[in-house]
This record gives sequence, C-alpha cells and structure tokens, in this order.
Amino acid sequence: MGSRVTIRDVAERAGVSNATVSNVINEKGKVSESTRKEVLDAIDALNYRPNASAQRKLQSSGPKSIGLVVKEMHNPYFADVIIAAQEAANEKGYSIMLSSSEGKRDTEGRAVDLFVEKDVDGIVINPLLDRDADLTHLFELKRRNIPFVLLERVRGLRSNLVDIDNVKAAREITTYLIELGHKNIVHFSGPEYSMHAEERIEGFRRAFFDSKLVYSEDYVVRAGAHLEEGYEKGLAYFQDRPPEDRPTAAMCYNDLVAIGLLRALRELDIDVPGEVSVTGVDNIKTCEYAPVPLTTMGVPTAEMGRAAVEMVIRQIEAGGQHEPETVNLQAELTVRESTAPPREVASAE
Amino acid sequence: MGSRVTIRDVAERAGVSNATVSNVINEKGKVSESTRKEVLDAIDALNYRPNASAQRKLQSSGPKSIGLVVKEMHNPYFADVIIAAQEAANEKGYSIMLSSSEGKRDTEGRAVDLFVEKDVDGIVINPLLDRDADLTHLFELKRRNIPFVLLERVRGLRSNLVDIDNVKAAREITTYLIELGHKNIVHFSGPEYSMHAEERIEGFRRAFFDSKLVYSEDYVVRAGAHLEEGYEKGLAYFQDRPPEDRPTAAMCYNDLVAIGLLRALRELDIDVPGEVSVTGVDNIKTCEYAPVPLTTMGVPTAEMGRAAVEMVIRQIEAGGQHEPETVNLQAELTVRESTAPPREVASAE
DNA sequence: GTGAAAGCGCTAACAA
DNA sequence: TTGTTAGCGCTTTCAC
Repeated sequence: MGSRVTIRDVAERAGVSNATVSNVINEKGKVSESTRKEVLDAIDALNYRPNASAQRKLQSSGPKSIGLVVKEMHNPYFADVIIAAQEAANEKGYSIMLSSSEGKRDTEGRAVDLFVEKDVDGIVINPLLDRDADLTHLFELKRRNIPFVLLERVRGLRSNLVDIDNVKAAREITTYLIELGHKNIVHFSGPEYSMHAEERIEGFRRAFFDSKLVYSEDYVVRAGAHLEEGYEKGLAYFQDRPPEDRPTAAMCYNDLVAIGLLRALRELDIDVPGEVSVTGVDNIKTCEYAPVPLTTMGVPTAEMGRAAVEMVIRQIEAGGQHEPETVNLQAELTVRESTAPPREVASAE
Repeated sequence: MGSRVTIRDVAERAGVSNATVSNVINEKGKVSESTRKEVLDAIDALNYRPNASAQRKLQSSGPKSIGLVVKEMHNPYFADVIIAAQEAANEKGYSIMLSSSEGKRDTEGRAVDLFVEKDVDGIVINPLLDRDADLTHLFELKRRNIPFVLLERVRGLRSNLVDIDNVKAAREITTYLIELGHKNIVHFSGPEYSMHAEERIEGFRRAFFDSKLVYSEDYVVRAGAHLEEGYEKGLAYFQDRPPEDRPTAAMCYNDLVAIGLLRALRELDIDVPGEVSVTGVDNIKTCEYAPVPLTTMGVPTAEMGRAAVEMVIRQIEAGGQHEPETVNLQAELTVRESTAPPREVASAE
C-alpha cells in the first residue's frame, strides 16, 4: 500500500528522529550531508510519501479551492462555463477542480462526496434533475455548511442559483419563428433529467399561446442534449413524413441537437432553411462552423461561470451567513442562415 | 473566515466536551436530545464546518483518487479521453478530479500542485511542451513519489507514457493524399507548445521523402489546435493565393483546425473536395457533422484514457517500484467525403 | 450520557 | 546538527 509508510518508519530505518526526516523532506538545511543521505535512502527504500493532509492542511488551511461539477464533457457549453469559472477563481486566489456527471446521478453524488472529502471550500454544480428527488448529497452540503451554488434550478431546494431564463429564451426564439410565418413547428426537446429541458418546452408552448396558432403536445419530440440524439431523432422524425405533413421549422433544445438535426436533414436531402428552418440554444462556437450557420439563442456562458464562482466565493468568505442569492441571466437571439420564412410565405411575397 | 471555527469552539459554546460534539455530528447515538439540540444550535450559530482532512484522512486514507490534467476543454478529443478515464477509474474504485491548463503552463503547474496538495494517489497529465524546459512540477512529482503518467512525450523526462505514434499517423494520411494524386499539399500545423504538433510535422515531411515529390518548409503553416485558428489561418492562406498557385489538399493538425478550414473555404467559395481536399486528425464525433464529412486519422481516445488510468493505478498499487512503462497506440485512417483526387487527375482518368 | 485522554502524520519550537 | 515535545482538528476508547 502506497501511503502506509509514515515519517516514523523512515526515521526508524534511517536511525534518526522523525523531526530530522521532516527537515530533510522540507530542505530546512540544518541536516548533515551524511544523515541526509541516509534519510533519503530510507525514503527511497520504503517508497515513502508524505501525507499531504497532515503536512499542511491540518495547520494552515492549504490552497483555496472550489469544486465544479458539470453534466457532460461533450458540450462546448460547459467548456465555456468551465474556462470562465477557472478565470474568475484564479483572480480571487482560488483553484478549480472539475468533475462531470455525464448524466449519471450516482456519478454526480460521488463527485460531490469526493470534493467534500478533499475539503474544497465551496462547490458549483450543474445538477441533474431528479425524478426520485434524491437530493441527499445536496442536503448533505447544507448540513455540513459547505457553500454551494447551482447552475440549474432544483425543485424543492432553496439554494444559491445562477441560471438563465429558459422559458423566456425558448419563448422568444419560437416567437421569432412564428413571426417569420411558420405555423407548423416541431420542438426537439432536451433530456428528461434536465430542468432546462422542461422550461424550454414551457417557453415553446407559451409562444404558441401568445400567437393565434393552436398548440399540440405532438409538436414536442423528446430528443436529448447531444449531437447523436439530434441526428437520430431528427432522422426518424423526418424520414417517414410526407413533405406536405412536414413542419417548416424545428426549434431544438440546444445547438448540439440542432447540428445533429442538420446532418439528418442533409442526408434526407431536405434543404435548410429552404424547406425547414432550424434553431438551437446556447450559441456555442460550433454554430458558425456547422453545415448551415445556425440561428440560436445565445446563452452568456462565460458570465454564468464567472457569476457562479463569484457567488460561492462570496458565500465562503461570508462564513455562510449569507441568504441564498439568485442571479438570472438572459439569453439573446442571434440570427444566422439556418432560418428563413417558410416557402409559401416567401413565394407569396 | 469559514474554517476557523473548530469543534472545540462549538463544544465550549454548547457547554459540552468536544467528544460530545463529535458524537452529535456523526450521529453516534449516545447523546441526549437536549444536549444534541444545544450542540446543533451552537454549530448553527458558529457556522461550524468540520475539517474533512482531520476528520478522515489522517486516520484512514479517504477515497482513492486520480488527478487528470488536460490541455484544453474545447477539444472533444479530451472529452473522450476524460470519459474513458473516468470509467476505467471507477471500475477500480478510484475517482477522477479534472483540471485544464488551457495552454498555459503556469495553470498546469498550479493544477498539479493542487492535486498534490489534495493528496491524490496519482496523476495523469497531458503536458504542455516547454521551450524553457520548466519541468519543475513534474520532477516534484518524482521527488514526492507520486505516480504519474503522461499523455504526450516530454523531452528530457523519462516517465510513464501513453501516447500515439504521431509521426506514423501524419505520414500515413499525407501518403494517402499523395497517392490520391495530390502534389501540392499544405500542412496546417499544431500549436508550438505541443510535442504532437512537432511529430505530425515530421510525419508530413517523411511522407514527402517517401514519395518522389520535393519537400519545402513553405508547405507547413503554423495554425494551432482550435476551430478559430483553422478558420483564420485558412482564410489568410487561401484568400490571396491565385487558384493556379493553390494547394489541392490541406492536411490539418487536428479535426478542429480542419473544420475551421472548411468554414474558411466555404466563405471563399472553394469547393471541398472538388478544389481542395481537407483532412484532420483525431476523428472526433463532430467530423460527421461538419459541412463536409471529414476524412481523418482516428486516434483511439477512449483507449488512451483507459490505458493511462490503468497505468497509474498499476503504479500506485505497486508502491512505485515499477519501471516506467510506455504504451503506444496507433491511429487509423477513416475516409469520408472531404478528400478526392485533384481535379487534373480526376478529369484525366 | 458525558468527558478526559490518546493518537492519526506531520511541522515547529525549543533543548540538548 | 539532532532529538524531544507539543499541537494542528478530529475520532475513539474508556472511565465516570
């Protein structure tokens, strides 16, 4: 076992006291070359490794750190958040440690536990929505008085939150499509484990109610959060639907799903935006590099990361006496080439 | 200050001993309701937070963990590595903590220091190449007997390594282009801080030497590792070059650069693969979702992540007595639609 | 039920 | 130059 060997084992083997070994390790001078060598040999022979916790953390409190748990590594959205969070943390003298739940709730729980175990000063977490309401690890944080902020609302938990107004964002981009003249719009919605997904469905629906169009639950097709899901669900959806029965616009949960859909439409030889307009949410950089530059609701990811980190730090340094804070960020429409008026309207004009 | 409050402060305020407080915290029963309540109140009032290090790590050694440091969050390549690493680690009962250097050497150093401080059992790191040979933090790991494995070779440091044969990979895909009939090929190379970039340039050159074509240093254009760099350098390169002077193929450092280039070519109205063939390296998922499905050298990212983690764990559990190991993975050509014979050849046939 | 005391691995005075 | 001792914050016997 690696860490079983203690400083005293080394001392004994070298025939000196533990203090001397400590001095050698920390190069505190004051050690003769000969004993130094003996100690070094003993360390080598025993493969000794100082226990970092005992070494520093017990006395002073080590480097300030924040744990950050995201939902998936494959979404550039999180890369943006992470980079901004790291920057903000560094500015304040904190370091960030990351972990990704990859959509698995137990992984999320273990990540949080690990951070607690490693004694981070605070945690930022983009939680998975939980049907079973298993918020144990979050309540555990509360119990332990460890400051944390959420990047997505969780039902039944009052806590610090940095989030965007998803209902509004989805409503706005759907309205944009409706005003373009689209009447038959499909929404490829997000994963079930996400509050954001629910909120965007809600926004989609509200846009319909705002207009004169009738809304049907059939307009919502569950997709997910990844490229593949946009592709597969998109392919399945458009494949066996005769052109006249086809929606003229697809509002996707996020950019990845939209880009996946773009691939499906390309393979089906359906023109974007000629036959179908496509929109995403997030405005990840890839939008400009997609087969058709993507119209999307831009989420201020960098601000989110920064705001979240600044919020935890505030909580940490206030000693937890703070009331829960909430920051709500707004998404912003960016029009690119993947949207246009539907053909009928376009040609009628 | 958050963590200044100790168990003794709580004990004092509650008028009990620290042992009782400990019992309350750990729900060890054996505490009367009334004192329990008093203690809880004191904890609340003082906003007490047990020090996790003292709590567990000093005695038993806490959960097994591995630190993973990657170069950039924005490359799906690393997402693949990370996910595989996490899986492999979990299987063996270890947890992964992540950090990204984002191309900055001091960030890398701080990440490693943090992991050391947090007492991880081992570290996997994709190091930045260093012109100034500042390997202090890596030597520090050696000195401290902390097992680590590298995901990219570093000159002047003998250590555990999981890497791919970049020279071979670059040579192979360049040869593929040459055999397609291309004579005028440009290489958009990787960032300066990367050994992989150097090796791929070398492979590119060797392919020329293998053939009858003459090689010129002008064929290599420094780009980078990101979408934007492929786009910007590609735009600059092709923009003011008359068609007859234009290369008929572009071999890019990685897929991101290639996809960036695709965007530039689209904006310049240069057809891919009609006028210019484009290749990448890595085979990230995005390749299939690019404006033109991308021909690329597929790197076994998942195997890399897994192999690296299994290697550190082996080292950890062997107590560091292991000799440095090396695993060399091979890349594999995947042909898609972004490559074709050059026009002259194509029409001559 | 509760408290006193020892000890986890290490560093930091202080003595020798 | 080296060893002795106390103490970091906590858990854990073991008496009371």
